[in-house]
Amino acid sequence: MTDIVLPQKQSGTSSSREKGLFLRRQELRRAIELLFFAYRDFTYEADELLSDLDLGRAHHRVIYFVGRQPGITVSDLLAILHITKQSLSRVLSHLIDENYIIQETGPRDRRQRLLHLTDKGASLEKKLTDLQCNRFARAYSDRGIDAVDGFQQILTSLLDDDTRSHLRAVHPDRID
Amino acid sequence: MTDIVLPQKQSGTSSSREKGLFLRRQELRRAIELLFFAYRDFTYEADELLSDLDLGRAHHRVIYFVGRQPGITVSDLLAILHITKQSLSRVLSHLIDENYIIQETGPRDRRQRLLHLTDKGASLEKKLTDLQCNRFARAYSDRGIDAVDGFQQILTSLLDDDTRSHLRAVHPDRID
DNA sequence: ATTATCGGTCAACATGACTGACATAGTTTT
DNA sequence: AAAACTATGTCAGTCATGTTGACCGATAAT
Repeated sequence: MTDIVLPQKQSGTSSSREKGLFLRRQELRRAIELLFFAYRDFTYEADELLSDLDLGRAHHRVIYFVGRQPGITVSDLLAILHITKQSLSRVLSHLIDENYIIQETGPRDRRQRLLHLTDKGASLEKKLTDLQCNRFARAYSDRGIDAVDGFQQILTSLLDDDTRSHLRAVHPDRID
Repeated sequence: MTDIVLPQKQSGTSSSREKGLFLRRQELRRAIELLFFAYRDFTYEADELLSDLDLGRAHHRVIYFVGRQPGITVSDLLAILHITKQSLSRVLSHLIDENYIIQETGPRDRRQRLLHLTDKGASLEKKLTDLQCNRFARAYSDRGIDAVDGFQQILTSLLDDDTRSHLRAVHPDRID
């Protein structure tokens, strides 16, 4: 599909002509816009479902990551979400009050509160994740595995180093 | 690099074995997380610069799209941002008060207010866009043009149909 | 002349972020 | 055992950014 020579990591080796193929200002602005619109459209369906239940995107994130890693501690959740404990507390307390999440005391360190989804929480998590998985499944199968690979590579390169380390740790089957 | 048969649009034709290669739940959750973290890290640097100037991400969006399309109308901006005119008004008024943006009356339709960046606005827009372009330029040159192509294909497939139409219109050089 | 559109404004409200100070329980260090 | 540190929670106040609903003036379209 594309048969031009690829610039390699040493940017000095690629001619300005090669660079122009995908490093021009216009092409980079296209990337910015694509990411903005894709993120907006991607979250829209889930946001709608959440607002029916008087929940917001912040609740979604908590439910998602607790479902992703049952027994996660509050500290670990804070590190993932990059928000303050006061912000998390409001959302988390509400989810506990409404019986989406339960806490249990850490068996080794009794200060910790290990978080788990209830059946109600797991059911909602599944609905929300299904919506987003379906969108990706459509995109992935429309475009094929080479596109998927490129997509994951570029997004991985956009990450901060510490985020990349975190993701490598929680997706051990993947290289990158 | 990848030599398996790709599942095509008709999902019935791909075996569960093929699907397992990139449509498994775990792989799709990886996509969700990658998008979440990439968006978060991608916006971080610009957010920092903005907060030094007592501006927020909403101001950034307005400045970006006015810089992208000088003379854009308020209506068009509303359609792009998917927010209410009251929300836009607060942000836009502030940007006009602080001399980042000027309005001029539409020459054909005098009801319209055509928006332009001032020198001050253009200077800020350049700084912000440079930050984000640099991040993409690094990712793009690290991973090469095939990855870029895949990245753009998948993001394009994630969009709602009307967003895709809009992007096609404003990036006429691109196929997709 | 009527109606519709573009843009702006006032008021009230919700969400989800922030800072700073402080509290309580439990763990670790000295 | 005492002191220091850590995990978590809470109170109080603030800010940014979104929402709804009502209404207005200027202008354009019918």
